[in-house]
Amino acid sequence: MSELVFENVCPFDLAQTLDCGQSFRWKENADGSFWGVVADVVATVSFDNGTLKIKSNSDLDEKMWRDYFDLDLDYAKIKSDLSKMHPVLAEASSYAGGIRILNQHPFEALITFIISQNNNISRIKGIVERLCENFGECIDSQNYTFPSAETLAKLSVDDLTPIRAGFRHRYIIDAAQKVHSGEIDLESLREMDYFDAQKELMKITGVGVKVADCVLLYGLHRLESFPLDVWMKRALSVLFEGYKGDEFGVYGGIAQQYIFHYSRMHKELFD
DNA sequence: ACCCAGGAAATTC
DNA sequence: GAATTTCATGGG
Repeated sequence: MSELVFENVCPFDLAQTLDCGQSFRWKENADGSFWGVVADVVATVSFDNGTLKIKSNSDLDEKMWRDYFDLDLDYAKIKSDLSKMHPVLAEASSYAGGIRILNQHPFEALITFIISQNNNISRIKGIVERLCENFGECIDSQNYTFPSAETLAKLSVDDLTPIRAGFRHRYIIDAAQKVHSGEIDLESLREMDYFDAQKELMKITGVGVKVADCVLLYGLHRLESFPLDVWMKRALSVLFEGYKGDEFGVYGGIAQQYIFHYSRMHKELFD
């Protein structure tokens, strides 16, 4: 049993961060803590009064978890700067300001956001769970790793039938093959010119601008990314008239996540 | 039964 | 080239 404790984490909200549509693998316990799998580690995460605790039966890598929850970035400063840009963004930052952009594994972000297209969040979670149960490595009775590119690259489209992702099966296989063969080097996208990185991801069948933007934001920590899904298009047209999404600068991705969560929690704004 | 979902490919105009 | 249709599945 090992435990990590991070103190004075602010601003931060566990539920906002883990259940705002950037990751699909965390589950909430009755006491407000969450459990899930990162890499090959099953962990339980809790947060109370500025203290973030991570517990596991496996060894916990302090740096890796600090990075996963993006604890070294000054979100207070970013919130303050974003709030000056637009009154509705100030409102969204205040409402959803406990969100942090996770550092998820790039391949996991790629596959989960391919699955996300024309889909709803609760069904995405089910498909991702079946993907891990069927093709990930078993850690314990109810936890599996996210399957590797190598594993998925060897499968045929029909092998994915049990995960019930429909027309996306061939996209998943294509993505896994291009990553496993080295045709696409996900790590190289961290430093690449943004539009070149987008173009690189879009070599994969089933990856367009929106999915590429999500992979860059949630998997490669390109915080300038501003994914435009149906929610964000609605939010911009109703709440940010005249904005296209490229107005929020180097931390636009954080602004996007504040607006996305704020909008999903205030559906009545779009009747 | 109906409409929609953190879209993108395929087809048609 | 731009607009429309199709894709597979199931949540609400």
